[in-house]
This record gives sequence, C-alpha cells and structure tokens, in this order.
Amino acid sequence: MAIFTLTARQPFNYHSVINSHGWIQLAPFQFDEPTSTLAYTLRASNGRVMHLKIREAEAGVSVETKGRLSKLESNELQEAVSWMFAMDADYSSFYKAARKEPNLKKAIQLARGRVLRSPTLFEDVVKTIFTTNTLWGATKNMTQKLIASFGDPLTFALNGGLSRQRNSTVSKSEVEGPVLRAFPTPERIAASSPEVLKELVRVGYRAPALHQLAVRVASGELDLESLKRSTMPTLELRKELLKINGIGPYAAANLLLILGRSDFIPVDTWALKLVSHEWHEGKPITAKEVEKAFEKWGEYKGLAFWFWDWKYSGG
DNA sequence: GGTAGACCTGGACGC
DNA sequence: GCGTCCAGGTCTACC
Repeated sequence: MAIFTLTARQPFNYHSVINSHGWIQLAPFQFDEPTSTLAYTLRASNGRVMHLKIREAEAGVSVETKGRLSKLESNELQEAVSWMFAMDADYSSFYKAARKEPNLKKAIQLARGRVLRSPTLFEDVVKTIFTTNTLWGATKNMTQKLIASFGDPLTFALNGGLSRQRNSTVSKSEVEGPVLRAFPTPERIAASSPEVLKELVRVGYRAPALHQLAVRVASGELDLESLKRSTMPTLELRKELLKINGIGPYAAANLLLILGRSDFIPVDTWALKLVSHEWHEGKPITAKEVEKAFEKWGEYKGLAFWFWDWKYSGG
C-alpha cells in the first residue's frame, strides 16, 4: 500500500472542492458519504490502472492506493490529484473583490473557488459534452457506459511485481463488486466508430462529435492537455474550445471554469431559473439577463455566479 | 446578430 | 406494454 499527503495553497476546504459541482457522481469517481472518501480509478501512462482513495488531510488531502508504485506511477498519481483538486490555485483576489458582497460571504468562509477536475482535460471535455441537451441521469448513464465499454479494468499489482495485463478482464469475485475501470483513453474511443458509440454508449447525436474529438486528440492534432497550463487570454482560450464539435457557449464556459478562468457564465436552463428567481420574480429571462446580472464581477463573473448564495433552490 | 427547427435519450404519464 | 410528450444545449439555415 502507498499513501501520499498533498498540501494545498491555503485556504483550502476539501468538502468545498468535492461539492463544487456534480462531478463526484460521474464515474470513475465514487464518493463514500459516511467516510467522506472520494475514490477514483486512474490509468497511468504505462497502462497500469490504480484505484485511489482520497481523503481530507491537514492542509490538503491524503491519497491511498494498493500495491507498490514505480517512481513514474507515483509522480503521475500525485500530479493527477494535485490537478484534480487545484492544489496550487490562488483565489485571494476573488475573495478580496467579494468581501463586501453578502451573497458571497459563505463562499469566502468555506474557501470556495476550486472546481473538482478530472485528471485529463479530455475527460472533462467528454463529460461536459455529455451534460449538454440532456438530463443529469442521462449524463451519468453515458459516462458509465463509455467507461464500461472502453475503459481499462483495474490492475492488480501483487507484491509490487505481478500486474495484470492491460485490457484484460477482471472477475467480479476479485474485486468484490462491479469491475472498476478507468476513463477510456482517446485512442480506445478513436478506434471505435460513431455507430458503435451510439449503440453502446447511448450518446445519440453526440456520437460523431465524441468520436471526432477522440480521433483529433489521439492523432495529436488537438493537444487538449496543453490548455491546462496555457497563458493565452481567456477570450482566445474560449475560441479554441468553441472549435470543438459539441462545445457551445455553455460548455465552453463550464470548461473555462474548470481551467480556472471565470470570465464567462455557463448559462443553462438552471442558470436562467436561478437568476430569474433572484432578480426577475421568476419571470422568463434570456442569457443576456444572466450576463448583465454579473457584469460588474468582470474576470470573477463565473466564480461569483457559481458560488452565489442563491434564494432559489428548485421546485 | 437573432431566431427556428432538428438532433437523441430517457423519464413521466396516460391508456 | 405501448405510444406520446417533454426537457435539455448545439448546430445549421435562414432572415
């Protein structure tokens, strides 16, 4: 067994990160409520699949995984979790701008700002496409089916030496439950076809967009991961994201938030409801009204919207 | 630049 | 069990 402790830039609140959006409900994330443990099935670049158990620790998180890890695997694991929890993100200027706003008081108190990410931007783009034009239940289904159909199964490393061959099947008795699989690589999805994706993953009209994305990433034509550390202006970054089939204004804003850029608001039907009940007595409004309501927040627009203390809670 | 309609899935509902 | 309706963003054609 290997255990690591990762320290975050302060302030940091484990629960604020995992509850920042619905990502913990999407495989290969699993959340155990009683122990507040976030599990994630991670595939290292050498093909080894590890099951991580992430817990709150002093000033950061602890990560536990079975078996002995090589230096490369250990580095990749720590790098992945650091990215997932945005360990080095700094929200002090947002808190400074928000300190006089009563509806952001809670956000400051709970150190909100970090948005839980997947280890790769590819995974987050795919999941974001799965959130468009559908209900949350279908998003969960599509993600689950994609992983079940194309994800590599958990690798067992015994005594640090014997590891199961990549892509092999793990029996249920071995893992005492459903087979755990990592999120599929772009290569695995690219090797399939839009027709198969539609049939197996039930992604409907999204199949060509999903397949094209996987092909572009697998071939190296689209280097999504480089966007994680990009210094290009947010407007340009948004343009790059909008070039991806299936990514429109809502999805691009969502991905920008994941990338730590908050100049845009992901306006979906829920956002329209929130703003409508907050300032327009529940009357129908357009995306323009949402943008207008948060105009003064400038580069913190997305954060102010995302962590606002809303009156409306559904119904 | 704004708008209408098609694109799919899955859940809810009525019969 | 079957058919119908509806919710949900993106894309394209059209004005």
